[in-house]
Amino acid sequence: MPPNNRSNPLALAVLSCLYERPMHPYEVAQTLRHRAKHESIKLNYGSLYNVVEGLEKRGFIRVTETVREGRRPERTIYEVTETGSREFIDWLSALITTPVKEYLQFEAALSLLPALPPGEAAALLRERINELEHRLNFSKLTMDNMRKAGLPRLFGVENEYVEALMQAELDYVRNLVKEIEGGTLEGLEMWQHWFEGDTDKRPPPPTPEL
Amino acid sequence: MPPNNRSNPLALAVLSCLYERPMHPYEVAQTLRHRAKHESIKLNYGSLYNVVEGLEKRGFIRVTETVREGRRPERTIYEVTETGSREFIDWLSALITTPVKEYLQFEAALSLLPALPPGEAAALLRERINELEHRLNFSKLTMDNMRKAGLPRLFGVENEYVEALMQAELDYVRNLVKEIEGGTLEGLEMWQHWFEGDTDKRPPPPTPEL
DNA sequence: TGACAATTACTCCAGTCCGAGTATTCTATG
DNA sequence: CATAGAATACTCGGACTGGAGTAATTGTCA
Repeated sequence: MPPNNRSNPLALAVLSCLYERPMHPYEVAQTLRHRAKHESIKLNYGSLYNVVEGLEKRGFIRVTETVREGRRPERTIYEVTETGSREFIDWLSALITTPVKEYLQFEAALSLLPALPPGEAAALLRERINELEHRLNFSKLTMDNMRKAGLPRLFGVENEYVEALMQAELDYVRNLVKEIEGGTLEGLEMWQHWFEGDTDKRPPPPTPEL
Repeated sequence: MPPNNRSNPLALAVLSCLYERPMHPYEVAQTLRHRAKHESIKLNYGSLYNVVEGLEKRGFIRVTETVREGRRPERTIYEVTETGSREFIDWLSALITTPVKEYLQFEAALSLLPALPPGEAAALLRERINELEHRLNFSKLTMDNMRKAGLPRLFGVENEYVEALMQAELDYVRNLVKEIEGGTLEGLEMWQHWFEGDTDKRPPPPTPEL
């Protein structure tokens, strides 16, 4: 099994660069950095060279030439193949049409929330609200600057998307805090009782299902 | 460096189970499954046993006993330690207060969207809208059933959260399609021109920045 | 001009993750 | 009652990730 079966989006990003013109891996990295793609796609050197190797093994890219300038380390230049181009378009299309389940850390945390006493939980959630507000503001300022620098919105859609998600999270958390503190969250009483007698600070065993 | 420095949320889930009572790893897995936590926290056996080993090495859990029933494979039962309990609460609290940057596949895809011709992109996004609508509906039905089965909302907050994100994504994508098809997306003309002359289907080099 | 930092272009490898595989026991069905 | 399938309880190896390390070159500022 050649490595890299559409698991790491970095491979997609590499294809996207080579789809424009042949490059050596380090130049791919620079390009992605300059275009701020590394904020949407995790990029580090170990993975990069690994992914490139994988793409080569699967026939999606091939070596054009290896050159040496002065006594700099050798640079291996790659180009995309015919099948590589098709893979790029197919993969990108698939990512757009079909949502994939992502395991978010906050989702995990929420699923374990009842392990904390309700008051504590509300306090922590308030902190998150603060953080989210700051980050959203910062993100919006950054976007404004990009626009002012002449970059059309088209090239910022991924940021707009992330902002939309942040806003939704903010709304949800704000409401959750209100429901905990206002006592309107279904199951709250049970939750509170669990931490009343300090018999043993064990969290409630949420009833199984299915 | 002992493995597992708060990178894998599965370790948090393991702690949460042992925080209730001692168990063997397989029972941890069963418990998480029955409580549907595996929908919020990626769970597979390789990782599970790895993570347990890591937690033991770091002193967060310890072996209570190993028993053998009949000729079944041996079961190693673990319990959480004092420092383990503290780690659990600290880690969970940190996840709640501080958002972490997640690299979403769709975010990656959006950042490469200009590689596709605008009409194509809009069509693919429409497909996603359809998928999202179906999944949202399904999720809502599932939640309804859980509620009807007597599970209070408190134990479904992680699903409510995910639904909120899906709804936000749906709204964003709907609007994006409208802007592409209505011609109001800034940068659209450049995008269209790029694919007009079928000179060479190369995507536009998005202007670098910073 | 000399020295210190940043950049270029990788390599290396210790973790980590993942999923197929294994071997036994319970369970349901004709 | 026999047998297929699910459940129990893991093991193992290969793939993948991430980040420190390397070694030369170019910029930079006193």
